[in-house]
Amino acid sequence: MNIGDVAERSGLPSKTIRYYEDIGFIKPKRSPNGYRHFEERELHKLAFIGRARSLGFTIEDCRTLLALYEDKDRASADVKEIARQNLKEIDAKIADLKAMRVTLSHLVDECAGDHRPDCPILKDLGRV
Amino acid sequence: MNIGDVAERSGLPSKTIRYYEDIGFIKPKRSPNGYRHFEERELHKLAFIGRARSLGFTIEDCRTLLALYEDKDRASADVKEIARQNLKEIDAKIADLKAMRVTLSHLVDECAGDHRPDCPILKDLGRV
DNA sequence: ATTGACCCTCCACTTACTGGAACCCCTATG
DNA sequence: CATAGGGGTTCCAGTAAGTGGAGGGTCAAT
Repeated sequence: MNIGDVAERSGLPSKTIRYYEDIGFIKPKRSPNGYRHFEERELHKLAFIGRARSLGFTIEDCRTLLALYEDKDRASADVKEIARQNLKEIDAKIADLKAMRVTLSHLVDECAGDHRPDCPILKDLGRV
Repeated sequence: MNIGDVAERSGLPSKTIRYYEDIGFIKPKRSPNGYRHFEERELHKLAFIGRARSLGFTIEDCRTLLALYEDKDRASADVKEIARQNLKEIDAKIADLKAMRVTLSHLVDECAGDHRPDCPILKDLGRV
């Protein structure tokens, strides 16, 4: 596969894929003409990184997750602990988002069209 | 209040508060000695921005949300629509995080300690 | 008078890309 | 055979949203 095919199948822009090569995530072979040549294996790695990145994991997190993904000895307590930590972070993010959701939907449902200057929802939003 | 008090009460670093002044979120008065002098009002705005930023809203989103927060005519359909759009984005993020959560917790629960080379969870992780 | 905790500005660096310029390669068509 | 298009390549610059540090002023207390 050339980079364009990988871009399409992974959902990542070609630019990003080149960047991921720069920072050492993948090491595609080169065709005689200098084009990058990708195996399925690289495609899977890229798709995985793409999923993790879109969920707010940093590149460093992705390195860890990839190690988890690739480590043949993934039974180790270390690796399990890393995954558990990531789960905790996900849960915290979900909780935060739900709280924000409540606030915003109150704002939408209860404040709209109301011109009172002392709207309790607005007070809540800016509380310290 | 000086910047340090605001930092403590809002949970934002002083650096970030100065940056938020640079980009026009707040316009604190200056004391004769050149120190920034903050009102409660600024503190509330900063706390609000901090909450929104921590949930993944961009600075531009924050400008919109602040407009919502401050607009005396917030009954307008435009403003409501913006808030609804933000709600949709929050819901999408929650859904994505939940999906990632499922994947990761499978990895933790079912793959650990198992050395089979064809682990179905790992296959799932890298699917395209 | 000096110490320590604050505050100031300005500049550089960071992360994770993204855009653009300038150029090469491959295939198809007039 | 030329040339047009749609790939691909490198490299350099810029973005968002801060963060770190240098170098220096201010204030309250000892």
